[in-house]
Amino acid sequence: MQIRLLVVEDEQPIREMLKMVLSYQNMIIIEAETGNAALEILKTEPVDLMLLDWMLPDISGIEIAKRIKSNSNLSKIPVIMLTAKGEEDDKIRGLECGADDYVTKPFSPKELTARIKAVLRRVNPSKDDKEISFENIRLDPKSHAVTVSDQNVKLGPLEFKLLHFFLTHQNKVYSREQLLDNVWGTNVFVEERTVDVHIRRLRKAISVNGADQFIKTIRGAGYIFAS
Amino acid sequence: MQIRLLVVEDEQPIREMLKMVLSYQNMIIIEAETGNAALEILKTEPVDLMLLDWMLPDISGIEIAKRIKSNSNLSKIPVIMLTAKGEEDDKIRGLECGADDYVTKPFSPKELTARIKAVLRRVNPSKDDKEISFENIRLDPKSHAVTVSDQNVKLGPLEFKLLHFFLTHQNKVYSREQLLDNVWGTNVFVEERTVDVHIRRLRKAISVNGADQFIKTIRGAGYIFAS
DNA sequence: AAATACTGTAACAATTGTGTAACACGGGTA
DNA sequence: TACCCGTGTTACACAATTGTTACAGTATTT
Repeated sequence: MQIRLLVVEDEQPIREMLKMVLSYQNMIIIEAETGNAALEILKTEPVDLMLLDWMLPDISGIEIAKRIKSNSNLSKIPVIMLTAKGEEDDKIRGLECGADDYVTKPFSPKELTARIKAVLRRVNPSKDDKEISFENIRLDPKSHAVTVSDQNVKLGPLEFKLLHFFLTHQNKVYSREQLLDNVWGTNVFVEERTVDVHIRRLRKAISVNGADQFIKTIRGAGYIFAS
Repeated sequence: MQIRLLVVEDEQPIREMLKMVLSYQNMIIIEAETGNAALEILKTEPVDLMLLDWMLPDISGIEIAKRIKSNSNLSKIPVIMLTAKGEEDDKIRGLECGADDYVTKPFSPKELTARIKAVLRRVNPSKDDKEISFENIRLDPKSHAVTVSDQNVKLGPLEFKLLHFFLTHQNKVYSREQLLDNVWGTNVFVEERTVDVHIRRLRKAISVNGADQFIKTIRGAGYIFAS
């Protein structure tokens, strides 16, 4: 899944650097130069995590963090503070503003991405790895195992994700575009017809004897998983 | 249950901070300003976990960690190193002295408590020093001995930890990242591909005649230990 | 029925992931 | 010092997965 990252930083070169580093990690970067701009963005854009500079031209980073954490709507957005070297001592005192982690400049790309991922992991503890079964199909996310009529079935990563998606989203038609968004991930550029091919592969894999019973084609609309 | 925490740190403000943060988490804080003081305390007080500053006036943190880890009485006390930013590179090596994790200053309270709990969870499962056996593999954490089909097998420290982790976490896929977190320790910056190499080494070590039966690759997801 | 639009399918190409060996490096030790 | 050991990194080969395309087939419209 793509991570949407709001970077609040007034110095343009640092923003550039962050953008390069983080987009390379397949994250979506939303930029804000000032605290007010950041607060505006938060009103409209979904954000998974904030990188917040300590020193900003208008509202200080710590003030923004406080406001976010006291806004019940936003309080669950994790915040990583960027602090310059030497400001450290103040920062230790400021820890109570609710930031989830700190990174001091200069930082290595590896460290930054590691911390981002660590924070997201800490905040977002494992969600759905519960076994799902439906008719003769059983799928266990933990072990990545799929059985059809108790026969082990080998699926490629995408087929696995696709089946998982269908099992958790039954009885609703999904267009090729929606499937691309949900299974492939947003902003990947693949032909819609590619979906057909993977549907075909998945159908083949979960069919009992040449006949798949569950994935139905809705001509002109997309596909639906139903019994 | 109350956790008894020994904090070894010479700077008073940081000790204060730690005390506030950690006692808020319902932990009992025992303080030591110097390495010698810490070693004295360890002789008499029961301690569940140590927070050890890297730089101390007398004995260095790494030296203390080593002594503890080589003292059979104390070696099971987990140690978290506190390192100042910039000393990092050397510190990464510090994990090899036996520390279970390290945290760089400045750190957020959340991060610190999360790490403490993680380490305790990782170390504590009382079965931690119970012998584990599975099929033809036997592993004794106490003596660090591993046998495969009753043949002694020599494993490096990391391979040992990796095997131990797999034996205690079977039938679930772990990504390279998760394995790094759980086996190498959080926030060590190591390439993910390094995991592959160690998997390879471990596979080789526990294979009976060229064939490893248990560590399976789940393409695109990670590795799983299962029969 | 013909034309059109949409989907199924196979074959191929491109991309990506993994296994593996070789090497580099640092710490400890003889 | 030189050597050994454990670890991390990298490059390359190979294998698996995925994307694209063309064509065949089927439904829908005119």
